[in-house]
Amino acid sequence: MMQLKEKITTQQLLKAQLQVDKLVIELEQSRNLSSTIVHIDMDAFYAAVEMRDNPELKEKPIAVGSMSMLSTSNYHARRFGVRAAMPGFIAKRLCPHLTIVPLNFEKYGKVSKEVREILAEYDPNFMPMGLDEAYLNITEHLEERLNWPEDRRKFFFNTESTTGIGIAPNTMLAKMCSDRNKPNGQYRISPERQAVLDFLKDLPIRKVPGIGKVTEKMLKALGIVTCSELYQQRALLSLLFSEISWRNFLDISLGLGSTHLEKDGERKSMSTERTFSEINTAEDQYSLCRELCRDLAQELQKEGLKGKTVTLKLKNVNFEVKTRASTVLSSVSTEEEVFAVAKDLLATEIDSVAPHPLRIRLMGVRVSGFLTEEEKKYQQKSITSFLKSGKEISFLRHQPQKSNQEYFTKNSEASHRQSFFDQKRAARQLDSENLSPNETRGKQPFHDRKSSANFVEETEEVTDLQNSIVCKIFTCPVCFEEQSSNNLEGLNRHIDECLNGMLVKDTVEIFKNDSSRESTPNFLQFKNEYVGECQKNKTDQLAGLDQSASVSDSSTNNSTEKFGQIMSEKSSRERQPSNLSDIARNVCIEQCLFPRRTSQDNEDHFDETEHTEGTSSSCFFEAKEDRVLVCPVCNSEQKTTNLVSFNRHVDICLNKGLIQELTEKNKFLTKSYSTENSRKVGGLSKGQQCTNVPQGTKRCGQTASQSVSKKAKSTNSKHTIEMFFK
DNA sequence: TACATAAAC
DNA sequence: TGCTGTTTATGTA
Repeated sequence: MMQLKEKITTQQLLKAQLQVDKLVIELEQSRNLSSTIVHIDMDAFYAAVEMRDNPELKEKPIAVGSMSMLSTSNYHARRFGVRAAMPGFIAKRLCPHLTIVPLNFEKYGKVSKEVREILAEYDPNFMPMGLDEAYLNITEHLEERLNWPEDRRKFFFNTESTTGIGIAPNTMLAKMCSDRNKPNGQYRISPERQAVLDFLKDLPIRKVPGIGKVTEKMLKALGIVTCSELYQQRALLSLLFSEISWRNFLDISLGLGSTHLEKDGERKSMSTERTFSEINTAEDQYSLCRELCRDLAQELQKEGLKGKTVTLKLKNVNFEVKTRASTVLSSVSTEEEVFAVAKDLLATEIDSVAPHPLRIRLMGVRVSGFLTEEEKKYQQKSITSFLKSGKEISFLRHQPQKSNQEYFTKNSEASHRQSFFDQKRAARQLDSENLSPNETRGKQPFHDRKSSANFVEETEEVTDLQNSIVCKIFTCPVCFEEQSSNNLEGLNRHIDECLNGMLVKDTVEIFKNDSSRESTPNFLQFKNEYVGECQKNKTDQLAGLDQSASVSDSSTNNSTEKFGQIMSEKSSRERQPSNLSDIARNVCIEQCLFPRRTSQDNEDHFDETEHTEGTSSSCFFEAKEDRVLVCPVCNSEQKTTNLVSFNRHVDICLNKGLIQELTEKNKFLTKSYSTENSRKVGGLSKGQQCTNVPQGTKRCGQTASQSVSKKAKSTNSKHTIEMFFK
């Protein structure tokens, strides 16, 4: 970052200054001082509760936690330097008389609840932040209170209480206020611009929520320690940091923050992790992994959640943290399902250090990518009505003869390292060959089946660590053969293959000159993508076009309506889907009709730098011969050597039609970046230190500067900004 | 654009 | 030198 800073010219800086200052005018105009936000922070909460219950501790230095980690300490202990997030054994060295009280979350929860009941009287929609903090919006309460009789309005508070109360026009300021007169005090910033700026003037940036030690250090290197310095360096920051980061810095230095309390959204992930003394045998690691999966599965099921991504977290004995994630097609929630994914990730990690042991001190499992309500419905429907579930059989798994490591290593090579395509090819090859004796033996616990090759992968699952597993028999909705499988993943794979087979028959008709069903790589690729798209889009479609909804602008409803309109017009104008490939083609068309980002969007954002071609990077397959494909949109014949160019043609065709329709109804697909979330942002990753404004940021930057300039044109842009922090 | 990973908070 | 959860940046396909 320092190197980058050296290269910045005076001219660049001046230009940045102008742009940022235009934005400052806008931000000033939208400053909202009409809300009264309170932040309540209970001082040394756990320690306070422990002292309440055991008054003997009141005069002693105490901390709550364990020898390995302290959660908090009382003010006596703090004089010795004993702090939260400090290992207990170090605290003991600092303060040998320290009393360490073990954590009792149940108790703190109860006390917290008592407090929350009181807070709710002032703001029923208050936002608790953990057990010991809360934000309240008391704007309405204050209005009502004006009508209360004198005796009710007066309140005498107990000076013994230890609570920091911050009162300010927004959440960021309120939080910083509650820190001001700690312990046991309150501080208020009156709702005037000058009061806000006075408060910030000499405030160290480290006091700002979201600015931690890393950001503090980075800014210090630029000579920025206080909020006024943060403001002074705004132009430089806009050149060195990402859009989100510098916008956040600007909000901070102007004292802008959220003026309403947002409700917590849907949960996005759930995880569990454990720290222990070194574990270095694969066997212990796998059983630990299973244990974590069991705990997590229990919690997932409590909340009725199923997720598609499983993440394994490992911390080695050198405290280096690694995460490894895998996303599966069917969502997981049970111990078996989560473990099936997690164990593969673990196997890969054990492999990667072999022949040395993997030496870890922490392991964690996380599930994310939860299904939306719509997806849940669809899933449920497809399972109950689509698949005819047969009898359930339970059987004992045989114990692996070899070490777990060897087994899982083998397993990982078989299924994890191969791409989806490779796995399919391998399965096909196996189909035409005889099974090796080894594999046949592995299949013993299953039924004797004719089409046994489909179960190679499931067979490997059988040699699992634990003993029993439930195996279900399903009837495949495509080939109507009974399929036994211990997880839906395996069954889905079978259905995929079956569908592919069907689709080949169907799709062949698209290829006029293609009479054979040869498995050239590009043909198979096309096939796989086709089916993948088909399945993916089916879900999207049923989810009420959730993805376009996530664009979150007011036109979303329009676009859904429009979608229905276009589709009904299309289907009546063209033809009813009559077979699998028709359905697949239609959903592909739907996808093309609603691209995540249209070329129009790009044009909306002016940019001084050159636009690169919007097409994705090329990935050509070697074609054996030219093919003539019929475009499903314009019906013209397209001569092509590869499917990429054909797809491009279809894309262009579809976009043409779409854009025509869109321009009439006007820009309902135009997406504008919301900057609302940027206020919450604090984290800056390592890569940012030497970034010259990354691509992702550029797009935001364009939008932001554009909106500034548009507005600035209509307002008085000659207005100078020399009004802050003099 | 989606995903995986790492890092910050 | 803990645990849980969210967000951002970035590289890659």
